[in-house]
Amino acid sequence: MSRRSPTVQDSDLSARAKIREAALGLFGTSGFGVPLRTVAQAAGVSPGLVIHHFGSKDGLRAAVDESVLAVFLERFDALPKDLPADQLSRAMANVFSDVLGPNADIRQYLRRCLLDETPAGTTIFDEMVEATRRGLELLERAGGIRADSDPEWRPFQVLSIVLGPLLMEPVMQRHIGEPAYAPEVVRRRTSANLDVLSRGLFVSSAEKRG
Amino acid sequence: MSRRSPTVQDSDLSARAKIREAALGLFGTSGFGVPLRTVAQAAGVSPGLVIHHFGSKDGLRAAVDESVLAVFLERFDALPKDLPADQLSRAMANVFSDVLGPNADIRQYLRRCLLDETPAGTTIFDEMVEATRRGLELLERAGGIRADSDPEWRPFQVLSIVLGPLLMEPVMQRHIGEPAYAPEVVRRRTSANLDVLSRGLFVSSAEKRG
DNA sequence: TTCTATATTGAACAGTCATTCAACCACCGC
DNA sequence: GCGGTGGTTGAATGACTGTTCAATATAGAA
Repeated sequence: MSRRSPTVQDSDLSARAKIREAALGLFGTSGFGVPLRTVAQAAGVSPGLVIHHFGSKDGLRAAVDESVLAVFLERFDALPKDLPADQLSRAMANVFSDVLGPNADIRQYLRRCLLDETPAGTTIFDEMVEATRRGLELLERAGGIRADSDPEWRPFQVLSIVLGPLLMEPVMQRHIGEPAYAPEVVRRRTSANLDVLSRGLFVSSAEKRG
Repeated sequence: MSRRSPTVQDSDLSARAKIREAALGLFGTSGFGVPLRTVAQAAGVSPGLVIHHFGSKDGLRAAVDESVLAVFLERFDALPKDLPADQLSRAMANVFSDVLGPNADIRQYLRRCLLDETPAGTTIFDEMVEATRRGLELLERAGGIRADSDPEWRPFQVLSIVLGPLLMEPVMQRHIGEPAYAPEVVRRRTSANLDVLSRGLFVSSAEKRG
């Protein structure tokens, strides 16, 4: 029952991890303003222990940031380097749905990273932009993308459609009857998104006039 | 030099408005955690006056919320009720670009509304969803939308593409050289977005095989 | 066992916060 | 002039915050 595998950090076993996960949830739902005492209570430890393990409240935030970042980098690095273009984009989409889908805390924390602009938060989103751009370039070379599409905005358009539900989850929740990240809801939405990205939404003027 | 026009609220003339606008900017950039003293100083008044005018810090937040909400509702209500479908969707898009484009404070404040879920904030986004849904239905009846598109996700897909740059503005800023909401940048992006919504991004499989 | 290092506690401290309040000022009707 | 009403101030207050620290518990090494 000792340590099992040094997945993320060494000596990240019990209390330290409990504090970090409690902070992930509370920072996500209530923002960085939550009292350290509240985090400590949620983790079942004393306030002093939080400082002992993370040095300061900012240190705790940095640790939470890095743990979230690590989840994504780990998954990105695990992707096979030589996938054909269409499989690569699908594999990357799977990383997001696998990580985000079952983990509401990470979704909410990421949403907050958009505002607070901590180093790890910016890294996560910058990686997303660059990964999307690279994926689209691969796809373009394979002939999978319209030649007259705008390379400047393409990555952001794809990211907007993929990340939109993440950022607007509370809004979406109020308008659809079911949890926005329930597995089969994600499946339906992903399918609809792929459809829009493939064929558009509006009837093109050429089609209309012809 | 007395009151000019009762645009938003009565008796909303000088100090009260200055405090409200200072709070809009500071809450947007630094979050609701900014000290009341800082807001007062930015508005050039004493801390006590803020309480005198708004009752409490939460009262100030509510006032800011309502003022932002009012800007949008005012513009939505001003839209002609009997526009043809394609002009309606364009008119609504113009409301966003007109209000959001020149006003960085409102953009940042809206971004924060997405998280903090204040009443007015949820109203703004709910109105956006419903307005988009109505616009799409009108457009569909006019034959402007692909019949096989998914009515459940359509409004969110459009909103994601339109609002994505708003929510990801800091991310976008780091990847394109220029301000994400400079007028001609908005023009280019809007054009690219319309293109994606009209024709899609990927080469459809039918087109690929045929 | 004893020693040592680490984990853990909770009371105490110093700072900051929103809020209160008594006073002051400016203007307007009389 | 005079009274008063409302805008405005800034010091005082009490609650809450992150952090410190001396004390205690725990566990492994010698």
